[in-house]
Amino acid sequence: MPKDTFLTEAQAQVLELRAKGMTQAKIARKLRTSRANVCILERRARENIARAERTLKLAAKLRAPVVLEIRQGDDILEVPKRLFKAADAAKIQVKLGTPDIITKIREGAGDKLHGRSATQSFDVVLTSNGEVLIA
Amino acid sequence: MPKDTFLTEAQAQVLELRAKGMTQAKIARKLRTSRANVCILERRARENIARAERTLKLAAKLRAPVVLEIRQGDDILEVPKRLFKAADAAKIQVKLGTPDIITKIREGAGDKLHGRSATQSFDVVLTSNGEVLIA
DNA sequence: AACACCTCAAGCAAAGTTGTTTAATCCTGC
DNA sequence: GCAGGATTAAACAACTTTGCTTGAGGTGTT
Repeated sequence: MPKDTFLTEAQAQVLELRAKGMTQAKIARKLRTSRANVCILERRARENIARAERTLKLAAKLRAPVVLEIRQGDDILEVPKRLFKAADAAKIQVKLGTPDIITKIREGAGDKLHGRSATQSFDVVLTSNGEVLIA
Repeated sequence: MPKDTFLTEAQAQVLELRAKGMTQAKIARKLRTSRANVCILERRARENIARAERTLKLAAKLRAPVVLEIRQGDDILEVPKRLFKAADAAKIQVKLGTPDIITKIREGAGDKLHGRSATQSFDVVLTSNGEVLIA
């Protein structure tokens, strides 16, 4: 029987108690285990959540009819134009306007930008319902 | 080295080719494996995506300051009132109005409702930024 | 009936993940 | 400078997941 999430009981418990402000040492006593173990349980829980997020992004990208590859050196102010053109060809209405697209890129790939140009390549994904994701 | 998503290379490839309308048999030839195997790769890929979705919902719930338990027999039209009250006590502004909350419940737990009453219990989650999730 | 497409179940070796330990190391605030 | 909290790295047995096979069981379309 496969479990239904990627968090184990122990991992979920640690996260929950942590969210309530409890210290790792206190949780360790409550769950009758060591501080170090609680620390690792928490870390693995957060890793699994991050991984789940990346999984859903990847899934959206794989399903997506339009994936724009932004390469190192590209000017992100040019991206909306490219996106609208590609969306048009695929007959999809983009749900965002030019400024919102730029904002979304800054939020999702800020670490891969230097001013208006890309320092590492990344993808701009258009889903079939017109949403824009950065992956 | 842990992988960065819950989809393996093979699973992602199958999903991608599938999204392009390719048949399982064709993919099998392309990846030099059997039709049945492609079928299983696809199924496991979709299972992992569903599981990732459930994982993020659980994570949101664990972090959430307010979790309302809706029990079998409860009237969903009463939920918004309860939610606003609990949100108030936790000093959180709910981002949705009464009708949108009802809609959200219908979308997320339609299978657990019969008319306006719950046939199975489920949770209404309020995140710290005022968003409402059904889990 | 034949065909194309997909699904299922059981099984298996290889690879990956889990909870746990021990002992050392890092911050941060006082 | 020390106490409290959190992190780290290496190791390990137990468990889960992976890709793959074989063979049988479904639809639906011609």
